[in-house]
Amino acid sequence: MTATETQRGPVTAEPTHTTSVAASDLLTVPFAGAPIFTRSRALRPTSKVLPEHARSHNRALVLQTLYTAGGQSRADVARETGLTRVTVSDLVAELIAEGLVVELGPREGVRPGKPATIIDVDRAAFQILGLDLSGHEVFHGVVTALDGTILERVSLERAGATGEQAVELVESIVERLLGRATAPVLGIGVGSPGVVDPLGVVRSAPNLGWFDLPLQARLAARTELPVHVANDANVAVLAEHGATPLDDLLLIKIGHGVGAGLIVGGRPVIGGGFAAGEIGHVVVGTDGGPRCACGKDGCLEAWLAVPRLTEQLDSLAGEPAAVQAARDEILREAGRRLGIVLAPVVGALNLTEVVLSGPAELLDGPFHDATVDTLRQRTMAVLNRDLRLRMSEQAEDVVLRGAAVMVLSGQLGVS
Amino acid sequence: MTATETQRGPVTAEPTHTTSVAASDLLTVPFAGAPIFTRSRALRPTSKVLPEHARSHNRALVLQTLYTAGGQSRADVARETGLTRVTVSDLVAELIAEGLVVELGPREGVRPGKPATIIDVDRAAFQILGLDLSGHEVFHGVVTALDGTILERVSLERAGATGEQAVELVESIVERLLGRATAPVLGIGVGSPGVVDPLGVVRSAPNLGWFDLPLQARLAARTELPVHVANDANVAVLAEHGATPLDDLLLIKIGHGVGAGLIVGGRPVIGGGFAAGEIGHVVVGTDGGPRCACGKDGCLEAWLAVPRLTEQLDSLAGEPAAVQAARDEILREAGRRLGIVLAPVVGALNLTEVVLSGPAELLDGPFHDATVDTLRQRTMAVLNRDLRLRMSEQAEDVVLRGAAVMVLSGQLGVS
DNA sequence: GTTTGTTCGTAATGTTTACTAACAAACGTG
DNA sequence: CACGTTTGTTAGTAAACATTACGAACAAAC
Repeated sequence: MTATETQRGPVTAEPTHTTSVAASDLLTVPFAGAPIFTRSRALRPTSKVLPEHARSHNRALVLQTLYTAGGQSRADVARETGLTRVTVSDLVAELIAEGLVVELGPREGVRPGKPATIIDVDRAAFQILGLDLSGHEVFHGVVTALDGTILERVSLERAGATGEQAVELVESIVERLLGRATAPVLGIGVGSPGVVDPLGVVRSAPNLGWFDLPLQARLAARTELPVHVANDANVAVLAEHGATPLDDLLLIKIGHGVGAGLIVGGRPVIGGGFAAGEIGHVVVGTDGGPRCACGKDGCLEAWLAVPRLTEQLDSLAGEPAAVQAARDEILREAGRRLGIVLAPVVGALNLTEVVLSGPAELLDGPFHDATVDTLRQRTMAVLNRDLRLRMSEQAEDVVLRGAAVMVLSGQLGVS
Repeated sequence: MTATETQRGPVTAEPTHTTSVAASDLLTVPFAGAPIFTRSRALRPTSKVLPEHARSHNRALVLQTLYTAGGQSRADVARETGLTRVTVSDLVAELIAEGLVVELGPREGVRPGKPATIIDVDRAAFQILGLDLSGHEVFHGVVTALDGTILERVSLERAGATGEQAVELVESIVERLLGRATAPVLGIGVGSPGVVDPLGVVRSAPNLGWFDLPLQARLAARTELPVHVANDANVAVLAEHGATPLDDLLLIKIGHGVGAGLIVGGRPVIGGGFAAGEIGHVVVGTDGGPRCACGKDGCLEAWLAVPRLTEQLDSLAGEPAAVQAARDEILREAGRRLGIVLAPVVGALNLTEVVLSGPAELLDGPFHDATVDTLRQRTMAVLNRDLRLRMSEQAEDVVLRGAAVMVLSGQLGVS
């Protein structure tokens, strides 16, 4: 872990905040003259907070404000964040010194008062590497700008590589991407299949023959850059969260396998065994189903993984209209199955937004509609009136973009 | 909202922290000489943090430390929290001034050095009111000490009261509890059926005829005390979380209806429509099932609400051994149904601990075993090796104790 | 009995942080 | 041109925690 050697000061968890709704749920009582401390419904503080942590938080807040609505003045930022102009100026000076923020000159247009100096995140100051290892045939990598714009692409055929060979493939992609980067690299984000723990150790990715592989540490040692590794679906949901910053979001990623990424209360869900989202081998319904590679009957993956769907569709023949009808029914049935599995999750978490990621030609028609219908039929109507199920807007690049978001969030506290 | 008028200073959300595992997932990079801010995987800072917020947090940390492992010296607390002895002394002085902490004299036993002064949370300094409105026949209320010990009980027959009448019943319980309290009351916690928003407005509780009822505000206005209202199952899970402080916890509350309370990543799940845990009307399986009051077939509640189970069991007659066998099969079938619904939730969240709350005579035998078996059969074996399903240890008092925890957590940041 | 080393709690001081107050600069308006 | 407005900065203040230092109290060893 070379990268960790370079850390400054004690490494402590950073504070986060609850939503504004929860925040308003606060009462203070001057009981018996004793002002009693009040806080939101967050449980058990677990570590101390120093002034410098507070500053870090406020710094990230300023950066976030500029990131989401760039091209503002310091005074604008002050109004939006609630910090004073003085404090904002101070934080911005620090950000400018680090090259993350730039002054863009005076504001256009005519207004009374001293003209404002527009500042913005320098989206060209740093670049990010994003890797997607979830492809069965190909590993993808990109160089992005700070705003997630994809600048360069590198894809390498996996050619069945597993174990150490697959790691070397990853390292090779990283090397090539680094070669193509035209600005300092902020960090490397990797979306890997399988179970990945918070330290970036791939606990288990059978397809790649990886078990307890310290991928994060290896890449960090080799590049001396910050590296973040997480499960591909968990990474993908970050990309969608970046687009629609809701508090709760479920992304279903359908490809060679089926996985999910989940954000609850504005925070990614990891899972007790770091395997949150691994729903591919949950059994669907009570009427059997296709035999799965894992040995069980009726696993979600056995129902609707892409190979299974295409196989079914390819076997169709005959009258075009009849083929079309059969095709629709196959997809509808798969969509229903997804709805059956999701219903308890949507109900238990009271989710409002579910995103589908995968081949649009398979998912964006009868499949999608059947999933929605099934979800509505199987959950409480009143509660899920405003449930939305939509296709991912990022198409093939969800994981890549999510990997960039992961780095952005991890390094700068911004997304 | 009389209570809110008395609040001191700006009310802002308090910082919380991620787990120690996630905290270690931090890297800092002195890239190009620029120390880049680093934080955990929490997204989007939403509000500023002032020094006083940091102090509040640390104050709660000290209190929490004393609460969970009381009878320590200031130096002990300093070591455990990472704060210095000086800071701890300062915070403790504040807590002592407010009556929350007391000195208990010098430590027993022989050790070198100056003998420590033992301090502890004064568990008798304040009391808490807890209310459970989830009973179909009876509303329960208790007075508890700060540690959750139940000191007094008040129960009133509901006698079918709904709407305003039911509210008056609640107010009556509160009045009586206040009369029996023998110490200043820290606050009032209420577990209500139905959908409750974070401001304590009961959005919808059909059984009680409550719709958009601002219960929290009404009780706060009447008592001038801090009041916290939440869904009964969501409250109940707090009680269990108090007992086993895991990061993820699911509680299934089976009574007249079926509901769930969920803690993910150490924080209670609210849900986009404030209806998290409302799984009673999720359809189970794909083979129909009993007709539910809501009109659907095979709702979870139709399968395993207590009235439905007892009705089935009561109808049994004949040979004792045969009755016993039939009884076991009925319970097993119900348990299986619960397992079917929970499997996707357990899988998606990678839960390690699920708690059953309800009549032990129904749930603690074949029902429990069938649920576990079904869960294991329907989820990925490897991932859920260490899944535990256990009965609640709090029996009838889960909601009441949880209500107390809610107040404790909301007012003092402790649980 | 004395010395030594340890531990506890407190004082005093310094650093960091963000706030308030005040102000100069730059601009439109009457 | 005087005046009000807005911006960004400077100066000073208050809060919070760390560091350093110290007296008090005790155990253990001599």
